Amino acid sequence: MAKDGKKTNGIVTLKEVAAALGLSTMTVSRALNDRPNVNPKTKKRIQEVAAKMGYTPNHVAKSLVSNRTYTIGVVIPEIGHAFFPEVVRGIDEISSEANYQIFLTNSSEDFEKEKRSIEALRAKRVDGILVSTSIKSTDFSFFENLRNTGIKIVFFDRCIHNLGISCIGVNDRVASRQITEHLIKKGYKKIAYLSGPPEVTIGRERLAGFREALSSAGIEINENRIVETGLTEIDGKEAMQKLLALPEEERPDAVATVNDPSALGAIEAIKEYGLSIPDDIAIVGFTNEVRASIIDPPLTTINQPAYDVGKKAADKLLRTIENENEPVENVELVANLVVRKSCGSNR
Amino acid sequence: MAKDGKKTNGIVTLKEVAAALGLSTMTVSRALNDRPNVNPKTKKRIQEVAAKMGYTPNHVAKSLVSNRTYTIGVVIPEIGHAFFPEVVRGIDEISSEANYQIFLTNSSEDFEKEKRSIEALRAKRVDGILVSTSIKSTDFSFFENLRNTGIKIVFFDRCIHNLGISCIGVNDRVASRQITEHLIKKGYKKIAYLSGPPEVTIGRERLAGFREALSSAGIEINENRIVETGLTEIDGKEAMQKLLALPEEERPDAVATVNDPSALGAIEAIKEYGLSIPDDIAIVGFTNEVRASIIDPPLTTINQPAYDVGKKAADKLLRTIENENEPVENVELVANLVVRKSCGSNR
DNA sequence: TAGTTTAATGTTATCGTTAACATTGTGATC
DNA sequence: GATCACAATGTTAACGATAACATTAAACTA
Repeated sequence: MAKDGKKTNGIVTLKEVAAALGLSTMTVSRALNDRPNVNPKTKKRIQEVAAKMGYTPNHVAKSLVSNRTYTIGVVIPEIGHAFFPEVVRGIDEISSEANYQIFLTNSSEDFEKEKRSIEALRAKRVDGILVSTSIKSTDFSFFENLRNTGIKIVFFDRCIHNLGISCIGVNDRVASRQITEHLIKKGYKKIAYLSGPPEVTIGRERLAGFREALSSAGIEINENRIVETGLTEIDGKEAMQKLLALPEEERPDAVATVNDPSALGAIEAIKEYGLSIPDDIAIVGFTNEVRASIIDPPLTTINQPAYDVGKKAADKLLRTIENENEPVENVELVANLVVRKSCGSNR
Repeated sequence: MAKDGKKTNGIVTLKEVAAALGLSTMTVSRALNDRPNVNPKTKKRIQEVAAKMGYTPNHVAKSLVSNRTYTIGVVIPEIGHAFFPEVVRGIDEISSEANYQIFLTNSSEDFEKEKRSIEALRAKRVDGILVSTSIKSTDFSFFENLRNTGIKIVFFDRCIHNLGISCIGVNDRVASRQITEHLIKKGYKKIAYLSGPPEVTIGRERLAGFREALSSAGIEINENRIVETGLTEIDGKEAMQKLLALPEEERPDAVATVNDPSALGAIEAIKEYGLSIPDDIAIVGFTNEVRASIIDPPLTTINQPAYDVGKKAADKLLRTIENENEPVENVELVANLVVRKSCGSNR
């Protein structure tokens, strides 16, 4: 218990510091926040006593007054996907520099959980939210309503367009086209595609890039060789097994994929089937996650600048928060081709 | 602007809902929080109007009253290390179920940043903090003082003991001994060790386990073969290069390492040097991160249940928060040996 | 010296919500 | 019908801090 009669739950308040000094809370507040009009000697005395008493400012109370929490919410579809921790590292880099804290929530690709998280973040009055949508986030009106509440939002990697919300992504379509063209240049003709879910931008854009590459090379698109699947290794493996089950003449000589995990799953399927990569089937990914350079054979892929996406997204959100008329923007960072062995040498 | 003269910053308050209904804020508060003594009809009316007006409870104000934020801080040394995202996934799993939000902060192995983050978390009045210390966290008194402030803390993975703070880790020493004994059983005699920094528990414990295994097998420990290094791939690679530079007869025939990243770095060094694994030099890791099963040759390692560590740590912290006399505990989850090819077959 | 400025400090109201106590009204009990 | 019990609602103060205005005292000006 406290030595005097006052309430104490262990946490020292401004009022207690003021009482100990025989000053008003206002003077103490001014001194500890480096405001003008405090006698330097008084200020020093206040700082010393506050430190001695172990005073920590109560940001909850500050937030109530200022209507600002210096907190941003980050909604991620799956922290287990190697891409996202790097994004988070970028976000943390920028936001911690600006003295913001980040609330991290993992939706596990579950739209309901995503919505609940966002509600909770709103209740906690975050100054803004960074969102990468789950593959189940099909109800655009939710985000439209959210935007209408006035809360600051920035999408990253997986965006919903035309909602008046900024998006920080990569040039998915162009990069996907580029890596497919790389396969075409190598001489592959029967190119298959493991497509991601059409519900997310990255699924649609990358598939579109793939189609563009084939079309403009005058290669007829065999729809049987386009398999729609998820974003995980297991999804990729299963999809590849379907392709391997095609009749001999339909079977692809090369496979492009929506991301590295599905490529890794596909590689497993091909190996298990007893075919060799790239000699029997070439394969390319999209992400350049940690395993890409290590797998046998090393995976040709698109390097997605995850860390930069995080930094840019956080930067954009902070600007949007602090600047009344920050424009809505659609930023595409450059994802570039990384050629390794899985796509084979020239035929 | 609002239709009436009242202030409006876009966010609807209890008071505004009450005014719209001609009721007191207290009744509205009771209705929206499912408290007793509200006429069911009134309650329904209130809920409808609140929903129509887009009311969201202000948790900041609630926190000020209740002295609880339903928020926990998570301090991680490096989110880029594949182990930690899995831990975070476990933490999120438990805390989101209990309706807590998590503040994620990444110290980047920088003790100063770690301290600043913790101060910020305290200011934001988190209900508790989960900490995995940075390798530079040598000033124990900081955590001692922190504990004395009464804030609830739980360490995970990298702990500081004897401070009266719970720790959720794995049986580092025993597991390290076990994997070393596995090498001994295979017939290796000149076993080297890439040791982590002695500043962190995992560094000390795993080294101790290594020494125990050699001692109790009657193998003399050659201190030249124990290289103290960091926890990253680059560290592991550099350390391995030192070992490879030893005179022929001192050079190890097997290497145990503090973690998978350093083992992966070491593998790179060995390959670059032109030796083969495991024939010339066997190697084992510790973590079982995503790359361990994929590297060539697949890495024999210790499987650390990262997800479970996260779940257990979050669970322990929530108990500590919600239960006045929750005991201080030192939990060691079981990390088990995963045998793959990098340690060779029996000699 | 009186009047004016300004630095230093204090007082009051407020942020949005809830706890604690106060009031009103309605139906049950005798 | 008076009394009581209790359900339904209201009022006031508080959480910890700050903005805005108020006061005091010292310092300067004419």
